This record gives sequence, structure tokens and C-alpha cells, in this order.
Amino acid sequence: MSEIIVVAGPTAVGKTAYAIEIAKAFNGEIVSCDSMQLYKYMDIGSAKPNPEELSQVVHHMVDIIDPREDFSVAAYEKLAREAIRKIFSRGKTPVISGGTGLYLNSLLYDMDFTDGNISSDYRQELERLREIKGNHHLHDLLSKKDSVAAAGIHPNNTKKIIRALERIHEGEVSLRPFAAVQSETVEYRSVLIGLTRNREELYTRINERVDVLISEGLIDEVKGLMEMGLDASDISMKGIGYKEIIEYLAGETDINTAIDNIKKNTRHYAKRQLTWFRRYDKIKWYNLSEYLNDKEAVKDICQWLNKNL
RNA sequence: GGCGACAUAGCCAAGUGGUAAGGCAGAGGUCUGCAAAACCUUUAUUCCCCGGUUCAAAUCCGGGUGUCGCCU
Repeated sequence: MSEIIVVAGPTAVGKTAYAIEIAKAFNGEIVSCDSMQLYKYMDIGSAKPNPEELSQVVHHMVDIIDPREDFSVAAYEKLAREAIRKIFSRGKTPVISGGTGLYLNSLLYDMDFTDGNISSDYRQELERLREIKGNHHLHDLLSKKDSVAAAGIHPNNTKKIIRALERIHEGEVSLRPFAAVQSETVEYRSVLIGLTRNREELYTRINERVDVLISEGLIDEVKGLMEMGLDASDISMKGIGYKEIIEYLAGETDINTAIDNIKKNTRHYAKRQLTWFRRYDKIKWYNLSEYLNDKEAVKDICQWLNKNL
């Protein structure tokens, strides 16, 4: 069976550079697994690989959709798997560079997406219900239709409750316990590398990187996007670095608060990513803080990959 | 030097005699179509120090220390 290499890790750990080195070593092409780098025109805030990096190895799933479009895991899965097949057909190795856990799951497991499209009318109706009658009302509604699913979702997690109600609305008889359904994909075998660093060092890197993004012109990038007609309600503008600058441009915060919020939200995000990736039993972790330099770390990783591919 | 106010977790704080709210930061976790999203759990054996009053003190009293403000 063919193999894919997955390089997972929190934001600012150094994934981009490591994925490129690994791709070079294994005749690979990179498939980005990042819910923000997908969007065109969002270069600085999403910390996309720069043109020099893009020129070294073929990249997929970067810069492919308009930020005014809505996107979803199901769409990601479809496009990314197409890219993977294409890479295989060229006799090369897909190297997944991933920060978005849910998207990565769609590549590792055969997830069960129903064909039904999301009815935005129904979603709006549910959201209106929530506003009028409160969180518990929605939860009760779900309880009546599927008590097992309701029991597994906290009443305050309205987003999830709404999605569950949608699935029932789409014609699903009941929601199966998801974990039980999850089975590894049969399309290929995946080998997982996890990149991490000591927490303090990771947070320092995050703080420093945010300052760099600002100096590279993040504010102008956001202004440009707003001129294109985007605003806080677009999914793409919920990205860290974008939503905070929008608040600043709207006069809701001063620039220093906005920058501090970007740093804080990025740190929170990195922590959640780590939590997500820790679930993968077979992931091989590398703490980059324990290496003198990148070369040594890359050498170790490639050695391990050679043994396990 | 005099007068006054204040001192509670890493930070901001509530509590004025009955056994330390809350928020932020930190830590841990959940995750199947918005996921850079959404949600959950957790964090002071002790309230600046010493002594006193009281069955009982972060709370009242005395002294000390520190910070801030005003006056000279």
C-alpha cells in the first residue's frame, strides 16, 4: 500500500520548513492541511509559505479558494484526497503539513459525510430559536429526537447541537457515536510525525511571530480584504490575526490590545492543537527544543521515517 | 517630617465577624460539514508581618513594614 507522511504540530513550531526538508528527502509534494492557508489574499495573517519556500517543493491546498466562499471539512477532504491521488500517480510521496486537526482526521479516517447540503434556512431558524429560547431549549429539542446524541453534547455547545439537529434534518436517522465509527482509511497508510517544543519556547516564538506579521503589513492586508467586501461575518475572517485587526479597524480596540489579543488567541490555539494531536497513538513526537539545530532534528526524523515507511 | 487611603493567587479584583465570589493569564480535556471555530474541567489549607479581642478574624483593636496620595 502507498504511504503518506504527515507532519503535524502547533502553529509557529516550524512545520513549514520541516515539511519542505522532509519532502525533499523523500521525493515528495506537500499537501497543506490548514484551514486558513487555503484562502487567497490571506498571505501574511495565515503565515503562508513564502514564494521562495513554495518554489522548492510543489504545494497543494494553498491559495485555492476565494475568502468570500464558505468552506468545510467535507470540501477539504474531497480536494485533498484528489491531490494525494495525483501525487501517487506521479510516483511521488504526499507530505501532509498539518495544523488543522479536523481536516487531518478527514485524511486519516474514512469519515462519513452525508451527501445532503447544509440548509442555511434551517440553520438560521435554529439560531433564531437559540436567541429567543436559549441554549437549553435547543438541547431539549435534540434530546427528543436523539437522546443519546444529546447526552454527549454539552447544552452550551450550541454549534454542535445545531449541527446534530441539521444532520437529523438532512435525513440521518440517528447520530452514531462518532468515535466508534472512526476507522483508518484504506486508501493509503499514514506515518505521523509530531513536532513540538518546550511550552515557554513555543509561546515566545508565537509572540515574536505576531510582531513580525504586523511589521510585514498585516493591517494593510486586512484593509484590502475589507475593501473586497469581506467583514467579520465571513468564515475566513474568523481566523486569528484577522478578527482582531477587524476589531481594531472598527475602533473597538486600540492597536496594542489587538496585537496582544492575537498573541493570546494564537497561544490558546497552539495549546488546543497539541491536545488534538496527542490523541494519535501512533504519532512519533519530536521536541525540537531538545535539538541543537534543525539539521540534527531533520536527520533524526528522516532516519526514523526510513525505518517506518 | 505630618495627615490620609490602601495591602486578598502570576495579574485585576469581590468580600466589613461564621469558615476565601468572579474575570484574565496558566494547566488539562472534548471534537464528524463555520474547526485559527465552539465547548468543558481545573487553579489561595489562606488574605503583608507580629501581637491582642472573640466560641469564631481577610474582616475588630494595637504595633510594625510597604505602596500611593495630599500637606510642610
